[in-house]
Formats: sequence, C-alpha cells, structure tokens
Amino acid sequence: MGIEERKERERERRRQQIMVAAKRVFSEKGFSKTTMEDIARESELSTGTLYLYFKNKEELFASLSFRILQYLLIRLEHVTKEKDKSPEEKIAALKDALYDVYEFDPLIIINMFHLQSSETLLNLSPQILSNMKKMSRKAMREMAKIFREGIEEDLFIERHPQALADVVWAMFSGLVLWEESKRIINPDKKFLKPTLDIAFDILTRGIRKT
Amino acid sequence: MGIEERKERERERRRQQIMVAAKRVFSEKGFSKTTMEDIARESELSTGTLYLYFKNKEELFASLSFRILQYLLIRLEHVTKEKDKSPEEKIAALKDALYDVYEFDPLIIINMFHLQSSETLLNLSPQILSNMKKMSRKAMREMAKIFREGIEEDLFIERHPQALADVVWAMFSGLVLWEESKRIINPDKKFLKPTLDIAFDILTRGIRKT
Amino acid sequence: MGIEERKERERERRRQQIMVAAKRVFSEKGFSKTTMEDIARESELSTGTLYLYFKNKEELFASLSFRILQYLLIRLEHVTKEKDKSPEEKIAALKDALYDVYEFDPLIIINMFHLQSSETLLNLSPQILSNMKKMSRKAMREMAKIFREGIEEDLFIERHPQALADVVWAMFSGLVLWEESKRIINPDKKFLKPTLDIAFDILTRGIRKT
Amino acid sequence: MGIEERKERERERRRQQIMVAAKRVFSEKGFSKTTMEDIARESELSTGTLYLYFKNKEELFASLSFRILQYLLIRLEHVTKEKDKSPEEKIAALKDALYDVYEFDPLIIINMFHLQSSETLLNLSPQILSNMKKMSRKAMREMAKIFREGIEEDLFIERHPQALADVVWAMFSGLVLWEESKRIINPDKKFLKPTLDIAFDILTRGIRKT
DNA sequence: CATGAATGAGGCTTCATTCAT
DNA sequence: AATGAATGAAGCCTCATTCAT
Repeated sequence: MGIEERKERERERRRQQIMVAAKRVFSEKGFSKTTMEDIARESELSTGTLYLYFKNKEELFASLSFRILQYLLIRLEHVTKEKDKSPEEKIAALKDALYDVYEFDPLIIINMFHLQSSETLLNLSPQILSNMKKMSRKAMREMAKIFREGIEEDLFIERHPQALADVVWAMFSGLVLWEESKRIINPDKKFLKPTLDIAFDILTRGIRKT
Repeated sequence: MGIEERKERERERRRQQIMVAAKRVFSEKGFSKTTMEDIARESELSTGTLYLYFKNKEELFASLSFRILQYLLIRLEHVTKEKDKSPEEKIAALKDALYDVYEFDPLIIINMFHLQSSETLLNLSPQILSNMKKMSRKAMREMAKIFREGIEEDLFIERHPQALADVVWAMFSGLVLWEESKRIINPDKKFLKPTLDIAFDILTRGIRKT
Repeated sequence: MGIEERKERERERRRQQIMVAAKRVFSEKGFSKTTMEDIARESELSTGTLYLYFKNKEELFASLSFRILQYLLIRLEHVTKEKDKSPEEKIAALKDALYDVYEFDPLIIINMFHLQSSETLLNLSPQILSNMKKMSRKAMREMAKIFREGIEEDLFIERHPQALADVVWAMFSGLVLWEESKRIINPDKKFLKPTLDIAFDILTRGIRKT
Repeated sequence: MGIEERKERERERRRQQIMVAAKRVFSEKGFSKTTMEDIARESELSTGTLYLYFKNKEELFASLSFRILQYLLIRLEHVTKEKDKSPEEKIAALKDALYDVYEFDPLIIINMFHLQSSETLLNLSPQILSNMKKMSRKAMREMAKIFREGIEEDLFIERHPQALADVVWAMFSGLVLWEESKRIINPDKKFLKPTLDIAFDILTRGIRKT
C-alpha cells in the first residue's frame, strides 16, 4: 500500500526542490534572462528532469507565483475570520499579512507582476492560468470583506469594497516594485516597511468615517 | 554652423521616428517578444539604421521610458508652480497630471514599470541609467513639494513629504499595472479612471489635518 | 527442461506483445515521430522493459519488417508448391499473395519500404540486417521460380526470371507507396486493389508468349 | 534599375547554393539524420542564413523534390508534344525521360518518396504542399496522354489512361527504390537501367493490342 | 548615412537509453 | 524480470548585432 503514497510524496518533494532552485535563479536574473540550464544547475538536476515536472519554462515560473497567491489567500482568510478584531484592527492585520507575503518571497513577487500584467504568458496552459485567476479573484474578495464589514458597521466611508481592495492591492504591489527598485542602489536598507506603514496610516485615516 | 544644426535636427527627427515606431511595437508585444526587425519594419527603416541611433535594444527601450519621465516632470513642475491653488487643489491637479501621463502612453508606461523594477535592464549604459535616475528623482522631489507645502501650511498631517510622494507614485504605478491586467479579460472597459479617483479621494482625506 | 522451454515461450510472447503495440504506433505515426514512450504506453509496459526484448528502436522496427517478410515468404512458398496450377494461374495467385501481405499490415509495409530503401537504418545490427537480406533474397528467388517455370514450359517470353521477380516486387511496392499517398487526400477509398489488378493484367499479357 | 534584378538573381543563386548542398547531405544521410548544421557546413553558410531562404528543414527538403517534379514535367511535356512519334515510340521516350529524371538526381528521388508517401511532412506550408500536388498531378496527366492517344488510335488495349500512368509511375519509383537498395551492397553496379528496360519491354507488350 | 544579408551563439525542448530499486 | 525516473546529448530555430556595399 503506502508505496503509491511514497512515490507521490517524493514527486512532490522533487517539484519543491526544483521550485526552490527556480525561485533563486528567477529572482536573481528575471524571467527571460534565466535559462532552464541555469535552473537545472541550481537544482542539481538535468534539464530533462525539469520537463518531467513542469511542462515548460512558463509553467515553472507560474507555479512560483501560484504558491505566493496561495500563501496570500491563507493569510487573508486568517484575517477575515478573526472574530474579535474591529475592522480597523483587521486593516492593520491586513498590512502585516501583506508584509509577510513580501517577506515570504521578496523577489519573486516582483516577477509575479511581470507575469500578471502583460508580456508573455499566454503560453500557460489554460488550466494553470484559470487556476491563477481564480485564486487571485478569491484573494481580492477576501480583502474586500474587511472593507464591507467596516462600511456595514458604519465605521468606514461608503465606497465600493471591491474598489478599495483594488486600491490596497495596487498600492502594495506598487510599493514593492518601487521600493525594491531603490534597493538596486542601496541593497541593504529595508525600504518597504516604513513606507508601507505610512501608506496604511493614510489609508486608515482616509477611509475612517469622521 | 547652420549646417551643423540642421544635421542635428534631422538626427533628432530620425530618433523620434524610430521611437514612435518602437513605442507602438513594444506596447503591443512587450519587450522580449519585440524584435529589432519588428521595429525596423514599423519605422520603415532597416535594422542597421536602428543601431546608428540607439546602441542596442535595451537603450532604445529605455529612451522611451525616459521620454515619459520627461513628460511627467514637465506636468509636475506645472502643478507645483501654480501660485493660486491650494495644496489640496494641487493634489487634484497631480491626479490629473498622472492620468495624463498614463493617457500619453498607456502601454509603454506598463513596460516602464517592468524596466524600472525588475527584470534585466542593468545592461543599460551607466550614462542612460544615471540620467533616468536623475530625472526620476527630480520628479519625485517635485511631487514632494506639494506635500511639503501642505504640511507647512498646517493643512496636511506631518509625514515625510518624500515618503508621501513615494506612496502616491507607487499607488499610481500599482493601479496602472493592476487595472491594466484586468483589461486582458475585458479590453474595452476603462478601469483606471474610477479607481484612481477613489484612491486619490482616500489619499486626500487621509492626509488632511482634521 | 520444461521450465527452460516455458521461459522461452513466455519471452517470445512478450516480444509479440511489444511488436503488436509497436506496429500500431509506427503505422500511425511513422518511424521518427514514434517514441519509445508511445510504444511502452500502447503495450502497457515500461520503456525499460522494451529494451529487455529489443536492443534499440531500430531493431524493434526492423523486427516488424522481418515478420512481414516471413509472412510473404510463406505465402510465396505456398504458391510455388501448388502442383496443379499453370504458371499463369500462379501469377494470379502471386497477386493475391501480395495483396494479402499488404492487408496483413497495410501501413507497416510502407514504413518497411522506407527502411528497406533509404533513410537511416544501417545502424541495424549486422546480424539482423543480414537476416533480413537473406529472407528477402529467399522471397525473390521463390517468386522467380514461377517465371522460370513459365519460361521452361515455353509459356512466357524469355527474360531473366530474377529480373522479372524484381519488376513484380518493385511494381508492387511502388503501387503500395503511390496509392497509399493518395489516401492521404482521400482516406476512405481503397486505391490499391483495382490498380494492382490492372498492373497484373498487363504483366500477364506482357510476359505471355504469343 | 537593374539593381532590383541583380538582387533577385543573387537571392536565387543563394537558394540554389543551399539546395545543392542540401541535396548532397540529404542524399547521404536521409531526412531525419541530416541536421541543419550539416547543410550549413556543406553550403559554407551559417545555420541562420538557411532560414533566410527556407522556412524550415521540411520546406528546404520539399523544394528539392519540387525541382525534380519540375524537371519531370518538362521532360514529359516534351514527349507528349512530339508530333511524329507513334504512341509506342512515345512510351520508349517516356522510359528515357524517367531514366533521365533518375540520373538528374539519383538519390534525392528516393527521399522524395519518403516525403510523398507518409511520415512527417504536414509541416509544409500549405502553399508549398499544394504546389507540389498540383505539379505532381500535372505530370501524371501528361503521362496519361500518351496512353489515351494509343487507345484512341486503337493501338493499346482499353484501360483507364490515368490508371496506366499510375502503374508506370509506381513501377518506376518501385524500381528506383528496390534497385537502389541493392546498391547498398554493390555500390558500383548500375542496377536500374537493365531492369527498367525489361519492365518497359513487358509493359509495351502488355498494353499492345494484338 | 543607410542598408539588409549574414552571422552564430544560445535557448528551449525532446527522447533514446540507462540503471538503481 | 520489470520499472520509470533521470539523464544529457543533440536538434531546430530565433534574433541581436555587425559589416561590406
């Protein structure tokens, strides 16, 4: 019996092994400059093996983004489920969640925007693409919940909760891109945290019903 | 000397001709999928000629971003110079300026964020790169002026003006990326404007001293 | 010793199982487009197992051709052995035999001609290659017998029997290739039979001593 | 003025240069074992250049076959146009024409059957493919003319002229394949000529109305 | 200045074959 | 004997860049 299971576990482990290596290389060189050869070398496997676990370069890349989205969703669900937090406290928790997502994988998130927005990745298998969209929509909806709650409790100004979620997400991703770009000059300094704090400070003040 | 000048003017005109073509193609296909051949065809020149005006593909691309930054800077200077506007009115004007920048070139701006943030383009000649940085910093400083003024007039809460500028810029770029990514699904709808309005609405309320 | 035999029989059965699967796949996709993986899947075995029974892809393929040659030879021997048929009747029987060979495996025979004639397959182990040659020569000799008989009985014109056999074989293989190529356009129609009839009609008239 | 023309001529010359090299290599190694690298080396060009003149390997290969078909058609038209030859003389001329086609390119014709019949070549651009079919049909019709004439003059037995053309073509191609395969063992000897003579001898006798 | 044919390095991917289990 | 994951060589093709005209 357990033999099937073990196989499955080992397969999953290999996938992870590859993804870890891929993450390192993509983060360092970006999508197009990264070669499958690079990833093979980093993961100490052969190029052929990579294709046993991922259909192609695009799909390998996408699976990394997918993992982040998964993590994001989990964190967000955690926030919205908290019974004994006020909406404003939940916004604070949202900030922490987003920051953790960033810390979970500071560089890949950048490439994720590259994936998400434009360029290439219509070579993703529709399967994967649809999964990513679903996951992403789910995360946005989860975020919107917080705002809806605040509005319903008459604590936040009346704006479309979905739009507010969009603003938060855009702000977050914009900050990641922008602050990270500063790190190219000054790699040691952590730029994101303080700016994210200010941004959320203003956001909280801005949506608060006076 | 008139002859020298004319030569120079014609050279500049050619550069523009190429840039216009390049903008179209990059916008449609993104950086890596665009070939020099594509640009040559669109500009009705030969590939060889392209290299007489731009050192390489990267630099041609960067020059487009540069032009947008130029335009942004001009618009921002225009806003800060307005004597008879209150800081809050200037924020509104800032919003309009940003939106115009987006309209000036909706797609290239997206690619610019890619350039700016992640992927590759550290193969830009240091010259160009430093120019871009200078211009970008200048724009940020210009934006910060508005906030500084508001703070000094005791209308805005006390936050580091530069950080506020960063937040605005990040929010803007994040929204462009995010809303544009939605357009992949629903190409006709203009997503940016209403969301940008909400974002600035909240920003304005958020920094306003009560 | 019974045990040895049984082993041997089982080994042979496995070989057959693989060959049946291989035949299906090769027929559908042709030699180079067929992967060992394809054959493994079709035969419900693993790729590794394939190599326990056949040295390599080429040899597996060749063994299929070999089987057809075997079948051909048997049919031809059957024809030549018939005591109570006139040479001309034997020619008719030859036609039927050839057509049966075709029906036995319509598509593999096509690939066999590829193998036989051109492309690649000089990487066959000399052993196999020589076997195939031997078998093929035997078949040709068997065919020639019919013509020799007809000539000796003064019914056919005097031509080298071996050359006549060559002509028949070439005509047959040429027709298979040619008519099959037409089937690409019109897959349903059976082209070979009527054309083969005409060809043999002319052949019979052509060699008949008037 | 002439400048455009010269360019065109040079382009054509390059194409020929590549085709000559390709012919040599394909003939020696067959289609799948031939690499573009091989052809590049043989033609003393770079691989990239090959793709400036031919869309891909398949199309380069097909163009060789196309050239043979062209040559065949020309020769056949020449035969059918001859006013002062009897149908039977035209059959003799047909034989010579076919033999010349073979001599024009003894080895490529073999690969042509490979192309024509099965396997790969559905990656040919529909354009090229349709051209080849058109040309091939034309040649067959031209051949059929001879038989039709003979039948109308009551010299040949009544069989469908098109079917007779098919038989001749199949016989020819079958012989080329078969006799060429013998050359693998005995490369010096010219096998085709005498067998082709016998084949046509029998054919002529076979269709002649007694 | 302008051209555009030629280059050739390098990328992605496939697949026959091996070998540890 | 059977497996099938892993290998890695090798192929096709693209495209930024150069250079002779």
